[in-house]
Amino acid sequence: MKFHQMNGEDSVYVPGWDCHGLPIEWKIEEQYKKNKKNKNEVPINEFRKECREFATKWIGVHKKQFKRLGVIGDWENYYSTMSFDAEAQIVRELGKFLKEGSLYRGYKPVLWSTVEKTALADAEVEYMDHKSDTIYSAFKIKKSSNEKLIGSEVIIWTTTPWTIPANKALAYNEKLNYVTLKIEDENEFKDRQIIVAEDLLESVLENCNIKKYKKILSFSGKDFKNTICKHPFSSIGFDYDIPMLKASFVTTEQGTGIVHCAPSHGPDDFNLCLKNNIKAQETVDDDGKYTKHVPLFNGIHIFKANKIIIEKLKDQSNLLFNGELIHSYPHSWRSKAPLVHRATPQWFISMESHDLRKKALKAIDETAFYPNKGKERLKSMIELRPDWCVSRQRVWGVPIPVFLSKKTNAVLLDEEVIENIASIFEKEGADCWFEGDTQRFLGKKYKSQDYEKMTDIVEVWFDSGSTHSYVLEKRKDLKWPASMYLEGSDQHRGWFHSSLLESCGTRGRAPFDSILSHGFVVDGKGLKMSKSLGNIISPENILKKYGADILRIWVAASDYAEDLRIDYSILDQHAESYRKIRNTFRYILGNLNDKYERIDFEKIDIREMPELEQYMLNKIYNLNNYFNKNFKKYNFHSIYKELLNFCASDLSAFYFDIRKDSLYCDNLESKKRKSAIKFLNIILEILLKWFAPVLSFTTEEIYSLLKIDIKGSIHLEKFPVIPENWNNQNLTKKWSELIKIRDKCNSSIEQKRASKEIGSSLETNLIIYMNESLINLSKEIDFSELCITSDVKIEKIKDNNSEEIIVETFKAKGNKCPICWKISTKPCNRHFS
RNA sequence: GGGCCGGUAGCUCAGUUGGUUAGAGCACACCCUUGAUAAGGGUGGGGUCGAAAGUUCGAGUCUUUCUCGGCCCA
Repeated sequence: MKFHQMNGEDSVYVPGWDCHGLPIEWKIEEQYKKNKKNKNEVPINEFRKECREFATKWIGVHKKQFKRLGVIGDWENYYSTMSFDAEAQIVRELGKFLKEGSLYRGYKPVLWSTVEKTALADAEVEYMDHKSDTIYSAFKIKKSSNEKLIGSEVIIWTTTPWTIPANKALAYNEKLNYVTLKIEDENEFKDRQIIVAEDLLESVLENCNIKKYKKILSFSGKDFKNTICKHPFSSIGFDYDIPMLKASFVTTEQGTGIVHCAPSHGPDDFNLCLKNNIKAQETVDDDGKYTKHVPLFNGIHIFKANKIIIEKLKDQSNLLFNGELIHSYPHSWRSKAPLVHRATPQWFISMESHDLRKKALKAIDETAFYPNKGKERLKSMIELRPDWCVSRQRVWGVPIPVFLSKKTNAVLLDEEVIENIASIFEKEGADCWFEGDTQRFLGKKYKSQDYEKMTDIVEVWFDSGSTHSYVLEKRKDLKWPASMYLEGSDQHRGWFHSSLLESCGTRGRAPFDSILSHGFVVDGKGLKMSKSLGNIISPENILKKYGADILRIWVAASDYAEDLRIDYSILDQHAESYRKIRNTFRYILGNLNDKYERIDFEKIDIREMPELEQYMLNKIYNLNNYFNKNFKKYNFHSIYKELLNFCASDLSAFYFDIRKDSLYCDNLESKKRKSAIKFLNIILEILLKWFAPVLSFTTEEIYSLLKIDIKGSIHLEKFPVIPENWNNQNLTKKWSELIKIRDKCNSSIEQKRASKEIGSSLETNLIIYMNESLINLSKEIDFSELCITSDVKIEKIKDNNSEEIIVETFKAKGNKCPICWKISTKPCNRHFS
């Protein structure tokens, strides 16, 4: 923001908060549990009120923290997804999808938490190890176009025995080969013929402890065509056909090569069955108990059902083997409870019906990404994602503003109703949806007794995906689309993603021109921060120990395209760099002695200045180009590094060191000294502006010290415009040679110093032997000034010498001038002549 | 398990289309200075580029495998 603002743009940052959603809801529920309060007995709007208060409290805390970090934004007029106008606008946005017909009511297995009694968003799922019961179960073939198969038993393997009562089909892969075995071990399966995939035979034999068997038949998966099995519980209430269906998702990674399908409990299963006209039913209710659609098990909780199912399979002689397996399994991020797939009525936004996927992919192509790799990341997600499930069975959120006809179960499609709901929300907030008269939402056209009001809320990603509609479009100081959306790289699945889909669905293009994503903060070793590792470092502590500008330097110096490492040793190093920069300013301020003068760069006659100053102005010109080039690419760490180098090498170790002599010892009216002062004025202004976006506090303090308060804040100033006539690449070439000579001199002086013959470089006289071209280059150059010695003589190097430059250092003889400290046998020509 | 990305001196980062002894600043060591002093200057020692294999006359730079780490997904 500050870079753009100083670049002459009107750069506005409106902070905002996502307020709805499960995390807050869960916090309130936790409080209830502590106070032994039952959530179900609390009126819904009382609960929502508490959520709102909780969110409001934290907005205040966050605001304070961000301000302390030096983040400039419109903190008084922030947006929040729970403001009434946002809630109203979200309803309008949903209405657009509803009207278009791409928002539809589907019946699909979704990841469901039986603890929280809700479907979970992708972002709400964590994968953790879980111990599951595993079973190998037999499905006897009763019909088949391949007669050889009839009577054999297909073996399936599953880690969710509780889904067996919901089984409706079996899936096989046409590309696999299968075998029929006759078991000869002395057990229940003796003389029975089982079928498994050939590639998995070994593992099945081993896992199921099958010792003696005879291979009867080997056949292609294609031979399963038109095969019907019996359910393993067919004699106890499950007497229906189980067709075998071909599916490409069947692999030989695990199991038997035949997969048991419960369309209500798996997305693959659901899709396969749907294609074959087998409908999913509600087999498990919100709490995780079997419904009346499941004979024998009605009312039993699925997490308690495995044992019973295994027993029943044994009773029915259809259990080949059972065991346990620890594997990665989805869990709720909040309750950590294992999740299940469960078919429920949900609201979806179709990716295909109105070409949302196509539109979104096109929009991605038209968006600039910093770093560029974000483009592919977002693209591959959009290419593969399923329809967007936007409904949640929770209470803290914006209601899905839909009525269903009680007679026909059809969705009420009327723009007037949507707008009516929205305008009511705008005045009262969305709470009113849950209480009082329903008729007021329907208006006069429809009767409330004819319609059922939906109580689902819209998932929070839709809230945040709609921010562009109630922030960008509603504020006069903003434009639509935004110049940039900036967030962490996880938001390719989150805010970038939902904003893209929402906006493409409603407006046909992305709500942003560019996306900047940054990596995550990790510890000094590159590991993520976690309580268990104890490697967490809080911004509060950093601020206390170092102040905000050090933290800002850390950000600026890190390559945000990757992970950002932080620990106290890294911060210590940046703090050291900061002191270098600060000291650079101190040198300038000290020498200017409170007489800062703003110089009009365009009016400087640079030929009036000594060549050293001309060379430094040329350095500034080059660095300014580098600055602008990298700022446009958002390469902040490159800029910071170059600025730091400039302060350390070009200013401190070079220019400042050399010009100390003139500043301390030359007459106030001397041309050289005046040029130096002029240069210090110039470089002060430029450095302040270059550093302002990063060192926000330090530069602001210096700016106010200068008492030039033209704009009131350094952050309202513009970046310096460097005149073209500062560009002098010949000087760059020439001075790089001169600096080489200076380096040689320093090496030579260092040798005398090491041997304790001299201390300060002013105690030396030098003879520099150089070839003719270097001598020509050095005309007009005073090396005693550049090398800070008392005297320098230039001699021509012998032609047969292989070296270009040879320097001899001698201890200077004579008396030290008490003013300039130069040593000479004659009186000082500046101070005593 | 899959997708994407990354691993260059103690730290933060450069290393253009593969080409001479891999760079910078900071840190570190030693020395100097005491008129930038809770400062300043000089010199110098540190990497074989996560590991291995391969392509090539030649690889930090291309390929493969492995490993470690991050985000996302299953």
